[in-house]
Amino acid sequence: MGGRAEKDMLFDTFASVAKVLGSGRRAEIVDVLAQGERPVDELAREIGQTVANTSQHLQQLLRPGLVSARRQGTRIYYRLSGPSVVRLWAAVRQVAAEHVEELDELAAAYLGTRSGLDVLTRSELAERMAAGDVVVLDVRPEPEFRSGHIAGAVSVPVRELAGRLKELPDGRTVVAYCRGQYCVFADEAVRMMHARGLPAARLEDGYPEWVAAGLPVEADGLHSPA
Amino acid sequence: MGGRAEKDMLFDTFASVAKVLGSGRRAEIVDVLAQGERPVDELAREIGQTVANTSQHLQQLLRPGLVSARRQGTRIYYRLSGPSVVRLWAAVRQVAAEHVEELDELAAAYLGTRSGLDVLTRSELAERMAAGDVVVLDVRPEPEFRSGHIAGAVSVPVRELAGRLKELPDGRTVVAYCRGQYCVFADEAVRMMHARGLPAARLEDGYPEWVAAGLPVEADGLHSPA
DNA sequence: ACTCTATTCAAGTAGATACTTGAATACCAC
DNA sequence: GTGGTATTCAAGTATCTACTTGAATAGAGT
Repeated sequence: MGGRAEKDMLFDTFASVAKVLGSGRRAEIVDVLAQGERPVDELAREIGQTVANTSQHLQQLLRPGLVSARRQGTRIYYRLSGPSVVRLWAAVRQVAAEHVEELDELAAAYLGTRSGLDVLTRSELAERMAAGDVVVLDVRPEPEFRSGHIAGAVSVPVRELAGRLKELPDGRTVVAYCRGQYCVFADEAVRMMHARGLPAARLEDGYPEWVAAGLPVEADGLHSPA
Repeated sequence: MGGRAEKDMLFDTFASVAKVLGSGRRAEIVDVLAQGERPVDELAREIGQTVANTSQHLQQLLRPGLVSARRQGTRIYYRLSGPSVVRLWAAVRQVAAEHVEELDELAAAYLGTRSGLDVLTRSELAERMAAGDVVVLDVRPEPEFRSGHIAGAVSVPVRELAGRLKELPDGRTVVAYCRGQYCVFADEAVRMMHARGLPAARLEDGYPEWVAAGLPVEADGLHSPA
Protein backbone atom coordinates (compact mmCIF):
# COMPACT_ATOMS: atom_id res chain seq x y z
CA MET A 1 0.00 0.00 0.00
CA GLY A 2 1.14 3.49 -0.82
CA GLY A 3 3.87 2.31 -3.21
CA ARG A 4 4.80 3.57 -6.64
CA ALA A 5 3.46 0.48 -8.40
CA GLU A 6 0.05 0.89 -6.77
CA LYS A 7 -0.03 4.59 -7.53
CA ASP A 8 0.89 3.92 -11.16
CA MET A 9 -1.91 1.39 -11.50
CA LEU A 10 -4.42 3.78 -9.96
CA PHE A 11 -3.51 6.58 -12.34
CA ASP A 12 -3.30 4.21 -15.30
CA THR A 13 -6.90 3.35 -14.52
CA PHE A 14 -7.97 7.00 -14.54
CA ALA A 15 -6.00 7.44 -17.74
CA SER A 16 -7.72 4.47 -19.37
CA VAL A 17 -10.96 6.43 -19.20
CA ALA A 18 -9.45 9.44 -20.96
CA LYS A 19 -7.62 7.21 -23.42
CA VAL A 20 -10.75 5.76 -25.00
CA LEU A 21 -11.94 9.28 -25.77
CA GLY A 22 -8.56 9.97 -27.34
CA SER A 23 -9.57 8.90 -30.83
CA GLY A 24 -11.59 11.09 -33.16
CA ARG A 25 -13.79 8.20 -34.26
CA ARG A 26 -14.62 7.17 -30.70
CA ALA A 27 -15.29 10.80 -29.84
CA GLU A 28 -17.78 10.90 -32.73
CA ILE A 29 -19.44 7.76 -31.41
CA VAL A 30 -19.82 9.28 -27.96
CA ASP A 31 -21.18 12.47 -29.51
CA VAL A 32 -23.86 10.50 -31.37
CA LEU A 33 -24.68 8.31 -28.37
CA ALA A 34 -25.23 11.47 -26.32
CA GLN A 35 -28.42 11.80 -28.41
CA GLY A 36 -29.65 8.35 -27.43
CA GLU A 37 -28.94 4.67 -28.00
CA ARG A 38 -28.01 3.35 -31.44
CA PRO A 39 -27.26 0.00 -33.10
CA VAL A 40 -23.79 -0.66 -34.48
CA ASP A 41 -24.55 -0.35 -38.18
CA GLU A 42 -26.17 3.08 -37.78
CA LEU A 43 -23.17 4.28 -35.78
CA ALA A 44 -20.87 2.94 -38.48
CA ARG A 45 -22.73 4.87 -41.17
CA GLU A 46 -22.76 7.98 -38.98
CA ILE A 47 -19.01 8.02 -38.43
CA GLY A 48 -18.13 6.82 -41.94
CA GLN A 49 -16.32 3.64 -40.88
CA THR A 50 -16.76 -0.06 -41.55
CA VAL A 51 -19.00 -1.99 -39.21
CA ALA A 52 -16.08 -4.13 -38.04
CA ASN A 53 -14.00 -1.11 -37.12
CA THR A 54 -16.94 0.57 -35.38
CA SER A 55 -17.60 -2.60 -33.42
CA GLN A 56 -14.00 -2.66 -32.26
CA HIS A 57 -14.18 0.96 -31.13
CA LEU A 58 -17.33 0.10 -29.21
CA GLN A 59 -15.54 -2.76 -27.45
CA GLN A 60 -12.93 -0.29 -26.31
CA LEU A 61 -15.56 2.08 -24.98
CA LEU A 62 -17.19 -0.88 -23.26
CA ARG A 63 -14.10 -1.99 -21.36
CA PRO A 64 -13.82 0.99 -18.99
CA GLY A 65 -17.61 1.22 -18.92
CA LEU A 66 -18.24 4.44 -20.86
CA VAL A 67 -20.99 2.71 -22.85
CA SER A 68 -23.38 -0.15 -22.19
CA ALA A 69 -25.16 -2.45 -24.60
CA ARG A 70 -28.50 -4.16 -24.79
CA ARG A 71 -29.51 -6.81 -27.28
CA GLN A 72 -32.87 -6.66 -29.05
CA GLY A 73 -33.33 -9.46 -31.54
CA THR A 74 -30.49 -9.37 -33.99
CA ARG A 75 -29.46 -5.80 -33.16
CA ILE A 76 -27.29 -4.58 -30.31
CA TYR A 77 -28.06 -1.09 -29.07
CA TYR A 78 -25.25 0.90 -27.43
CA ARG A 79 -25.78 3.82 -25.08
CA LEU A 80 -23.69 6.03 -22.78
CA SER A 81 -23.52 4.52 -19.31
CA GLY A 82 -24.65 7.63 -17.46
CA PRO A 83 -24.72 11.41 -17.15
CA SER A 84 -21.12 11.55 -15.91
CA VAL A 85 -20.02 10.41 -19.37
CA VAL A 86 -21.97 13.27 -20.94
CA ARG A 87 -20.27 15.69 -18.54
CA LEU A 88 -16.86 14.23 -19.40
CA TRP A 89 -17.46 14.72 -23.11
CA ALA A 90 -18.65 18.27 -22.43
CA ALA A 91 -15.53 18.95 -20.37
CA VAL A 92 -13.32 17.76 -23.23
CA ARG A 93 -15.00 20.09 -25.72
CA GLN A 94 -14.83 22.95 -23.24
CA VAL A 95 -11.08 22.58 -22.76
CA ALA A 96 -10.60 22.33 -26.53
CA ALA A 97 -12.70 25.44 -27.09
CA GLU A 98 -10.70 27.43 -24.53
CA HIS A 99 -7.20 26.22 -25.15
CA VAL A 100 -6.77 24.70 -28.61
CA GLU A 101 -5.99 27.56 -30.94
CA GLU A 102 -6.80 25.92 -34.26
CA LEU A 103 -10.25 24.80 -33.12
CA ASP A 104 -11.92 27.96 -34.40
CA GLU A 105 -10.56 27.45 -37.90
CA LEU A 106 -11.50 23.77 -37.93
CA ALA A 107 -15.00 24.54 -36.69
CA ALA A 108 -15.37 27.25 -39.34
CA ALA A 109 -14.18 24.84 -42.04
CA TYR A 110 -16.73 22.27 -40.98
CA LEU A 111 -19.65 24.50 -40.01
CA GLY A 112 -19.14 27.49 -42.27
CA THR A 113 -19.17 31.02 -40.94
CA ARG A 114 -21.85 31.72 -38.38
CA SER A 115 -21.96 35.47 -38.84
CA GLY A 116 -25.54 36.60 -39.30
CA LEU A 117 -26.86 33.47 -37.65
CA ASP A 118 -29.15 34.31 -34.73
CA VAL A 119 -28.38 32.22 -31.65
CA LEU A 120 -30.46 31.69 -28.51
CA THR A 121 -29.16 30.31 -25.22
CA ARG A 122 -31.05 27.58 -23.42
CA SER A 123 -32.59 29.97 -20.92
CA GLU A 124 -33.62 32.44 -23.63
CA LEU A 125 -35.34 29.63 -25.50
CA ALA A 126 -37.04 28.33 -22.34
CA GLU A 127 -38.41 31.82 -21.66
CA ARG A 128 -39.69 32.36 -25.17
CA MET A 129 -41.29 28.91 -25.17
CA ALA A 130 -43.10 29.79 -21.96
CA ALA A 131 -44.32 32.99 -23.65
CA GLY A 132 -45.63 30.91 -26.56
CA ASP A 133 -43.49 33.07 -28.75
CA VAL A 134 -41.66 30.50 -30.87
CA VAL A 135 -41.92 27.23 -32.77
CA VAL A 136 -39.17 24.78 -31.81
CA LEU A 137 -37.85 22.55 -34.58
CA ASP A 138 -35.86 19.37 -33.93
CA VAL A 139 -33.84 18.98 -37.13
CA ARG A 140 -31.95 15.82 -36.16
CA PRO A 141 -32.64 12.52 -37.91
CA GLU A 142 -35.98 11.18 -36.77
CA PRO A 143 -34.75 8.22 -34.64
CA GLU A 144 -32.96 10.70 -32.41
CA PHE A 145 -36.14 12.73 -32.02
CA ARG A 146 -38.03 9.59 -31.08
CA SER A 147 -35.55 8.58 -28.42
CA GLY A 148 -35.90 11.98 -26.73
CA HIS A 149 -36.43 15.67 -27.57
CA ILE A 150 -37.20 19.07 -26.11
CA ALA A 151 -40.77 19.04 -24.77
CA GLY A 152 -43.05 20.62 -27.34
CA ALA A 153 -40.61 20.44 -30.26
CA VAL A 154 -41.64 19.35 -33.74
CA SER A 155 -39.54 16.87 -35.73
CA VAL A 156 -38.46 18.04 -39.16
CA PRO A 157 -35.14 16.40 -40.07
CA VAL A 158 -33.02 18.86 -41.99
CA ARG A 159 -33.02 16.59 -45.07
CA GLU A 160 -36.79 16.90 -45.30
CA LEU A 161 -36.99 20.58 -44.40
CA ALA A 162 -36.97 21.97 -47.93
CA GLY A 163 -40.11 20.03 -48.83
CA ARG A 164 -41.91 20.81 -45.58
CA LEU A 165 -41.37 24.54 -45.20
CA LYS A 166 -45.07 25.27 -45.88
CA GLU A 167 -46.03 23.26 -42.77
CA LEU A 168 -44.46 25.94 -40.61
CA PRO A 169 -46.89 28.43 -39.09
CA ASP A 170 -46.01 31.99 -39.96
CA GLY A 171 -45.91 34.87 -37.57
CA ARG A 172 -43.82 33.00 -35.01
CA THR A 173 -40.03 32.77 -35.03
CA VAL A 174 -38.69 29.26 -35.69
CA VAL A 175 -35.89 28.04 -33.42
CA ALA A 176 -33.99 25.00 -34.70
CA TYR A 177 -31.81 22.76 -32.57
CA CYS A 178 -29.80 19.60 -33.10
CA ARG A 179 -26.97 17.68 -31.41
CA GLY A 180 -24.89 20.48 -29.99
CA GLN A 181 -22.74 23.49 -30.63
CA TYR A 182 -20.68 21.71 -33.28
CA CYS A 183 -23.59 20.15 -35.14
CA VAL A 184 -24.36 21.46 -38.64
CA PHE A 185 -28.05 20.53 -38.93
CA ALA A 186 -29.48 23.55 -37.14
CA ASP A 187 -27.17 25.90 -39.06
CA GLU A 188 -28.34 24.48 -42.37
CA ALA A 189 -31.97 24.76 -41.31
CA VAL A 190 -31.63 28.39 -40.23
CA ARG A 191 -29.82 29.31 -43.45
CA MET A 192 -32.53 27.65 -45.52
CA MET A 193 -35.30 29.46 -43.70
CA HIS A 194 -33.49 32.79 -43.86
CA ALA A 195 -33.09 32.31 -47.61
CA ARG A 196 -36.90 31.96 -47.78
CA GLY A 197 -37.34 35.13 -45.75
CA LEU A 198 -38.56 33.34 -42.62
CA PRO A 199 -37.52 34.55 -39.15
CA ALA A 200 -35.32 31.80 -37.72
CA ALA A 201 -32.64 31.22 -35.08
CA ARG A 202 -30.75 28.29 -33.63
CA LEU A 203 -30.28 27.07 -30.09
CA GLU A 204 -26.68 27.72 -29.03
CA ASP A 205 -25.97 24.12 -28.07
CA GLY A 206 -28.14 21.01 -28.39
CA TYR A 207 -30.30 18.30 -26.92
CA PRO A 208 -27.78 16.71 -24.50
CA GLU A 209 -27.10 20.09 -22.90
CA TRP A 210 -30.86 20.70 -22.55
CA VAL A 211 -31.22 17.37 -20.75
CA ALA A 212 -28.19 18.02 -18.55
CA ALA A 213 -29.67 21.38 -17.51
CA GLY A 214 -32.78 19.58 -16.26
CA LEU A 215 -35.10 21.35 -18.72
CA PRO A 216 -38.30 19.57 -19.82
CA VAL A 217 -37.98 16.76 -22.35
CA GLU A 218 -40.27 14.12 -23.78
CA ALA A 219 -39.86 10.91 -25.77
CA ASP A 220 -42.18 9.31 -28.33
CA GLY A 221 -44.66 12.09 -27.70
CA LEU A 222 -44.98 11.23 -24.01
CA HIS A 223 -43.83 13.60 -21.32
CA SER A 224 -40.89 12.14 -19.44
CA PRO A 225 -41.27 11.64 -15.68
CA ALA A 226 -37.93 13.28 -14.87
CA MET B 1 -17.52 22.71 -45.47
CA GLY B 2 -19.67 20.04 -43.91
CA GLY B 3 -17.60 17.20 -45.37
CA ARG B 4 -16.32 14.05 -43.73
CA ALA B 5 -12.70 15.20 -43.80
CA GLU B 6 -13.56 18.42 -41.97
CA LYS B 7 -15.69 16.55 -39.45
CA ASP B 8 -12.88 14.06 -38.84
CA MET B 9 -10.41 16.86 -38.23
CA LEU B 10 -12.77 18.60 -35.82
CA PHE B 11 -13.31 15.46 -33.77
CA ASP B 12 -9.62 14.53 -33.96
CA THR B 13 -8.97 17.88 -32.33
CA PHE B 14 -11.41 17.20 -29.50
CA ALA B 15 -9.86 13.76 -29.16
CA SER B 16 -6.36 15.24 -28.95
CA VAL B 17 -7.37 16.86 -25.67
CA ALA B 18 -8.55 13.57 -24.19
CA LYS B 19 -5.57 11.74 -25.61
CA VAL B 20 -2.99 13.64 -23.61
CA LEU B 21 -4.78 12.65 -20.41
CA GLY B 22 -4.72 9.06 -21.62
CA SER B 23 -1.41 8.22 -20.00
CA GLY B 24 -1.07 7.44 -16.32
CA ARG B 25 2.08 9.53 -16.00
CA ARG B 26 0.51 12.58 -17.62
CA ALA B 27 -2.57 12.12 -15.44
CA GLU B 28 -0.27 12.18 -12.39
CA ILE B 29 1.32 15.37 -13.67
CA VAL B 30 -2.06 17.02 -14.08
CA ASP B 31 -3.05 15.85 -10.60
CA VAL B 32 0.04 17.48 -9.10
CA LEU B 33 -0.33 20.66 -11.15
CA ALA B 34 -3.90 20.98 -9.87
CA GLN B 35 -2.18 21.93 -6.57
CA GLY B 36 -0.23 24.76 -8.17
CA GLU B 37 2.69 25.37 -10.53
CA ARG B 38 5.81 23.23 -10.38
CA PRO B 39 9.22 23.07 -12.09
CA VAL B 40 10.11 20.05 -14.22
CA ASP B 41 12.53 18.36 -11.85
CA GLU B 42 10.06 18.40 -8.95
CA LEU B 43 7.39 16.92 -11.18
CA ALA B 44 9.81 14.25 -12.33
CA ARG B 45 10.56 13.27 -8.73
CA GLU B 46 6.86 13.33 -7.88
CA ILE B 47 5.86 10.92 -10.67
CA GLY B 48 8.99 8.76 -10.40
CA GLN B 49 10.25 9.34 -13.94
CA THR B 50 13.42 10.73 -15.47
CA VAL B 51 13.55 14.46 -16.12
CA ALA B 52 13.80 13.89 -19.88
CA ASN B 53 10.71 11.73 -19.96
CA THR B 54 8.78 14.14 -17.76
CA SER B 55 9.79 17.01 -20.02
CA GLN B 56 8.47 15.14 -23.03
CA HIS B 57 5.16 14.47 -21.32
CA LEU B 58 4.94 18.17 -20.53
CA GLN B 59 5.50 19.04 -24.19
CA GLN B 60 2.56 16.85 -25.05
CA LEU B 61 0.37 18.54 -22.47
CA LEU B 62 1.56 21.87 -23.84
CA ARG B 63 0.57 21.22 -27.47
CA PRO B 64 -3.21 21.19 -26.97
CA GLY B 65 -2.82 23.85 -24.29
CA LEU B 66 -3.70 21.90 -21.13
CA VAL B 67 -0.69 23.41 -19.37
CA SER B 68 1.26 26.65 -19.67
CA ALA B 69 4.81 27.44 -18.73
CA ARG B 70 6.69 30.40 -17.35
CA ARG B 71 10.43 30.74 -17.08
CA GLN B 72 12.04 32.05 -13.90
CA GLY B 73 15.80 32.06 -14.09
CA THR B 74 16.99 28.60 -14.91
CA ARG B 75 13.73 26.94 -13.90
CA ILE B 76 10.57 26.53 -15.95
CA TYR B 77 7.35 26.40 -13.97
CA TYR B 78 4.40 24.55 -15.46
CA ARG B 79 0.77 25.12 -14.46
CA LEU B 80 -2.69 24.06 -15.63
CA SER B 81 -4.01 26.55 -18.18
CA GLY B 82 -7.29 27.20 -16.42
CA PRO B 83 -10.20 25.92 -14.36
CA SER B 84 -11.70 24.00 -17.29
CA VAL B 85 -8.70 21.66 -17.14
CA VAL B 86 -9.36 21.03 -13.45
CA ARG B 87 -12.99 20.24 -14.29
CA LEU B 88 -11.90 17.88 -17.06
CA TRP B 89 -9.62 15.98 -14.71
CA ALA B 90 -12.43 15.81 -12.15
CA ALA B 91 -14.81 14.50 -14.83
CA VAL B 92 -12.34 11.74 -15.73
CA ARG B 93 -12.04 10.61 -12.12
CA GLN B 94 -15.80 10.77 -11.69
CA VAL B 95 -16.44 8.51 -14.68
CA ALA B 96 -13.76 6.10 -13.48
CA ALA B 97 -15.28 6.04 -9.99
CA GLU B 98 -18.76 5.30 -11.35
CA HIS B 99 -18.01 2.92 -14.17
CA VAL B 100 -14.64 1.21 -13.77
CA GLU B 101 -15.21 -1.80 -11.58
CA GLU B 102 -11.65 -2.49 -10.49
CA LEU B 103 -11.07 1.07 -9.29
CA ASP B 104 -12.19 0.31 -5.74
CA GLU B 105 -9.64 -2.48 -5.40
CA LEU B 106 -6.86 -0.36 -6.87
CA ALA B 107 -7.71 2.54 -4.59
CA ALA B 108 -7.76 0.22 -1.58
CA ALA B 109 -4.39 -1.24 -2.60
CA TYR B 110 -2.87 2.23 -2.80
CA LEU B 111 -4.68 3.99 0.04
CA GLY B 112 -5.34 1.15 2.45
CA THR B 113 -8.74 0.55 3.96
CA ARG B 114 -10.56 3.67 5.04
CA SER B 115 -12.91 2.02 7.50
CA GLY B 116 -12.83 3.86 10.79
CA LEU B 117 -11.53 7.01 9.15
CA ASP B 118 -13.76 10.01 9.86
CA VAL B 119 -14.50 12.04 6.75
CA LEU B 120 -15.95 15.56 6.43
CA THR B 121 -17.42 17.05 3.27
CA ARG B 122 -16.40 20.52 2.14
CA SER B 123 -19.58 22.13 3.47
CA GLU B 124 -19.31 20.33 6.82
CA LEU B 125 -15.76 21.59 7.18
CA ALA B 126 -16.74 25.13 6.15
CA GLU B 127 -19.47 25.16 8.82
CA ARG B 128 -17.24 23.85 11.58
CA MET B 129 -14.54 26.34 10.65
CA ALA B 130 -17.08 29.15 10.92
CA ALA B 131 -18.01 27.81 14.38
CA GLY B 132 -14.31 27.90 15.35
CA ASP B 133 -14.70 24.24 16.18
CA VAL B 134 -11.72 22.72 14.39
CA VAL B 135 -8.04 23.08 13.51
CA VAL B 136 -7.40 22.62 9.80
CA LEU B 137 -4.14 20.94 8.85
CA ASP B 138 -2.62 21.14 5.36
CA VAL B 139 -0.49 17.99 5.20
CA ARG B 140 0.80 18.44 1.63
CA PRO B 141 4.47 19.25 0.97
CA GLU B 142 5.16 22.83 1.93
CA PRO B 143 5.60 24.33 -1.59
CA GLU B 144 2.04 23.35 -2.36
CA PHE B 145 0.83 25.05 0.81
CA ARG B 146 2.72 28.18 -0.16
CA SER B 147 1.22 28.35 -3.63
CA GLY B 148 -2.29 28.19 -2.18
CA HIS B 149 -4.25 26.67 0.71
CA ILE B 150 -7.56 26.72 2.56
CA ALA B 151 -7.87 30.07 4.35
CA GLY B 152 -6.87 29.62 7.98
CA ALA B 153 -5.15 26.25 7.52
CA VAL B 154 -1.82 25.42 9.17
CA SER B 155 0.96 23.74 7.20
CA VAL B 156 2.30 20.52 8.68
CA PRO B 157 3.58 18.27 5.89
CA VAL B 158 2.81 14.68 6.75
CA ARG B 159 6.53 13.79 6.82
CA GLU B 160 7.06 16.27 9.67
CA LEU B 161 3.85 15.47 11.52
CA ALA B 162 5.29 12.87 13.89
CA GLY B 163 7.77 15.39 15.28
CA ARG B 164 5.28 18.23 15.51
CA LEU B 165 2.28 16.58 17.15
CA LYS B 166 2.82 18.55 20.36
CA GLU B 167 2.28 21.82 18.46
CA LEU B 168 -1.36 20.90 18.01
CA PRO B 169 -3.77 22.52 20.44
CA ASP B 170 -5.86 20.01 22.31
CA GLY B 171 -9.58 20.16 22.83
CA ARG B 172 -10.31 20.89 19.18
CA THR B 173 -10.72 18.25 16.47
CA VAL B 174 -8.00 18.28 13.83
CA VAL B 175 -9.13 18.06 10.18
CA ALA B 176 -6.40 17.14 7.71
CA TYR B 177 -6.63 17.68 3.97
CA CYS B 178 -4.33 17.17 1.00
CA ARG B 179 -4.56 16.87 -2.78
CA GLY B 180 -7.87 15.09 -3.22
CA GLN B 181 -9.88 11.99 -2.63
CA TYR B 182 -7.14 9.68 -3.90
CA CYS B 183 -4.30 11.33 -1.97
CA VAL B 184 -2.70 9.36 0.88
CA PHE B 185 -1.27 12.20 2.97
CA ALA B 186 -4.43 13.06 4.90
CA ASP B 187 -5.15 9.39 5.56
CA GLU B 188 -1.69 8.88 7.02
CA ALA B 189 -2.03 12.00 9.16
CA VAL B 190 -5.41 10.94 10.55
CA ARG B 191 -4.14 7.42 11.32
CA MET B 192 -1.12 8.83 13.10
CA MET B 193 -3.20 11.19 15.21
CA HIS B 194 -5.73 8.47 16.01
CA ALA B 195 -2.89 6.23 17.14
CA ARG B 196 -1.92 8.98 19.62
CA GLY B 197 -5.52 9.21 20.83
CA LEU B 198 -6.18 12.61 19.22
CA PRO B 199 -9.58 13.38 17.67
CA ALA B 200 -8.96 13.72 13.91
CA ALA B 201 -10.78 13.52 10.60
CA ARG B 202 -9.98 14.13 6.94
CA LEU B 203 -11.61 16.31 4.32
CA GLU B 204 -13.36 14.07 1.79
CA ASP B 205 -11.58 15.54 -1.24
CA GLY B 206 -8.83 18.13 -1.42
CA TYR B 207 -7.55 21.59 -2.18
CA PRO B 208 -8.46 21.80 -5.91
CA GLU B 209 -12.07 20.91 -5.13
CA TRP B 210 -12.13 23.54 -2.38
CA VAL B 211 -10.96 26.17 -4.87
CA ALA B 212 -13.41 25.00 -7.56
CA ALA B 213 -16.26 25.34 -5.06
CA GLY B 214 -15.33 29.00 -4.57
CA LEU B 215 -14.55 28.55 -0.87
CA PRO B 216 -12.03 30.93 0.75
CA VAL B 217 -8.34 30.36 0.05
CA GLU B 218 -5.12 32.21 0.70
CA ALA B 219 -1.54 32.04 -0.57
CA ASP B 220 1.72 32.87 1.23
CA GLY B 221 -0.29 33.97 4.21
CA LEU B 222 -2.11 36.65 2.23
CA HIS B 223 -5.82 36.41 1.59
CA SER B 224 -6.50 35.95 -2.10
CA PRO B 225 -8.67 38.55 -3.85
CA ALA B 226 -10.91 35.96 -5.58
C1' DA C 1 -33.28 -27.69 -41.36
C1' DC C 2 -31.48 -23.26 -44.54
C1' DT C 3 -31.00 -18.17 -45.38
C1' DC C 4 -30.47 -13.50 -44.21
C1' DT C 5 -28.68 -9.93 -41.43
C1' DA C 6 -26.20 -7.81 -37.49
C1' DT C 7 -22.37 -8.23 -35.01
C1' DT C 8 -18.00 -9.92 -33.40
C1' DC C 9 -13.54 -12.21 -33.82
C1' DA C 10 -8.75 -12.99 -35.63
C1' DA C 11 -4.80 -11.98 -38.25
C1' DG C 12 -2.04 -8.71 -40.68
C1' DT C 13 0.24 -4.17 -41.60
C1' DA C 14 1.50 0.69 -41.37
C1' DG C 15 2.13 4.03 -38.21
C1' DA C 16 2.24 5.98 -33.50
C1' DT C 17 3.72 5.90 -28.43
C1' DA C 18 6.55 5.45 -24.04
C1' DC C 19 10.70 5.27 -22.18
C1' DT C 20 15.92 5.34 -22.49
C1' DT C 21 20.30 7.34 -23.44
C1' DG C 22 23.49 10.85 -24.52
C1' DA C 23 24.17 15.29 -26.40
C1' DA C 24 22.61 20.25 -26.96
C1' DT C 25 20.77 24.60 -25.14
C1' DA C 26 19.83 28.29 -21.89
C1' DC C 27 20.29 30.73 -17.90
C1' DC C 28 22.89 31.97 -13.59
C1' DA C 29 27.07 32.75 -10.72
C1' DC C 30 31.66 33.64 -10.64
C1' DG D 1 34.94 34.09 -20.46
C1' DT D 2 34.28 29.12 -17.24
C1' DG D 3 31.47 25.97 -14.52
C1' DG D 4 27.09 24.38 -12.89
C1' DT D 5 22.31 23.33 -13.17
C1' DA D 6 17.62 22.95 -15.35
C1' DT D 7 15.61 21.78 -19.35
C1' DT D 8 15.02 20.25 -24.01
C1' DC D 9 16.26 17.75 -28.20
C1' DA D 10 17.36 13.62 -31.10
C1' DA D 11 17.84 8.90 -32.02
C1' DG D 12 16.81 4.16 -30.90
C1' DT D 13 13.83 0.22 -29.45
C1' DA D 14 10.01 -2.37 -27.81
C1' DT D 15 5.28 -2.03 -27.56
C1' DC D 16 0.79 -0.52 -28.79
C1' DT D 17 -2.98 1.40 -31.99
C1' DA D 18 -6.11 2.03 -36.06
C1' DC D 19 -7.86 0.24 -39.82
C1' DT D 20 -8.43 -3.67 -43.24
C1' DT D 21 -9.88 -8.14 -44.67
C1' DG D 22 -12.13 -12.41 -44.38
C1' DA D 23 -14.15 -15.78 -41.46
C1' DA D 24 -17.12 -17.01 -37.34
C1' DT D 25 -21.26 -16.44 -34.38
C1' DA D 26 -25.98 -15.45 -33.08
C1' DG D 27 -30.68 -14.48 -33.63
C1' DA D 28 -35.12 -14.15 -36.91
C1' DG D 29 -37.77 -15.66 -40.68
C1' DT D 30 -39.07 -19.33 -43.74
